[in-house]
Amino acid sequence: MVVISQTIATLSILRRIIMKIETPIREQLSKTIWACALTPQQLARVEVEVVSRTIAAGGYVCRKGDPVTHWIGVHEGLLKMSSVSPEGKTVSFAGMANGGWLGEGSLLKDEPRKYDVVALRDSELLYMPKATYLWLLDSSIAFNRFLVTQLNERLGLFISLVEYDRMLEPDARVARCLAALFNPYLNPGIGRELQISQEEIGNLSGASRQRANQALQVLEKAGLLKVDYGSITILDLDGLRQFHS
DNA sequence: TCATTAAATTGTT
DNA sequence: AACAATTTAATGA
Repeated sequence: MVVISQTIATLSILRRIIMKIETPIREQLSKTIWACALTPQQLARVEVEVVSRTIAAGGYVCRKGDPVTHWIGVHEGLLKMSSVSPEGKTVSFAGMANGGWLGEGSLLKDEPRKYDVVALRDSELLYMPKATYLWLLDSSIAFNRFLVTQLNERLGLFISLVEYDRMLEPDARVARCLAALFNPYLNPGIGRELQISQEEIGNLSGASRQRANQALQVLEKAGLLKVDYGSITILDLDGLRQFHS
């Protein structure tokens, strides 16, 4: 009896492993909002054409000026979108995390990449070919609706950047970066809590680790988030968006 | 399960 | 950038 139940248990584990190997794309896609809105036929084509790829920490996902051939999704990991100003300073706009997709603007306009994307940690990404993307655009209303919302969310992000011109204020800049990172539309897979070191936060928001540490303490005192060892928990997303000193 | 050690992260200057 | 303090993860008894 015992032997039989153990065998069954082993088999079920094996089956789970095999399933995971056979249908990783499907599982990964299930994390995204738009994939759930597609018809089975559409999803089937997407599953076939999307490929996954891992990028090691510190590696470039793409560089400014690269030709745009794919729409890129984050299955697991953390990315930073940044650009280099004419004076040679690196300016980061936003972080991308689980469930987020990037590059839709450049795909639509048929232009080279407008920014660098760097992996802050080992990340598993999904690449959707441009042809698939354009096909979805032509054939799925739901997909278009998702894109409109995503573009609108991003626009709001940039508007607020311009509106308050906070690029110079480290505390507010960290707050803004985190608010963008925890935007549930842009990064649906992210929860209220994220395992991220203060070094990564500094890297993400263009501040030194020391400065990020100070900023986090300020934000915690303001009741906007909670700082723990190796992770942070967002308490007030709106407050973070509107934070200023 | 517990103690020891190494590694990672944080707080401070 | 450097340092000490703290937390976690890994290892082996």
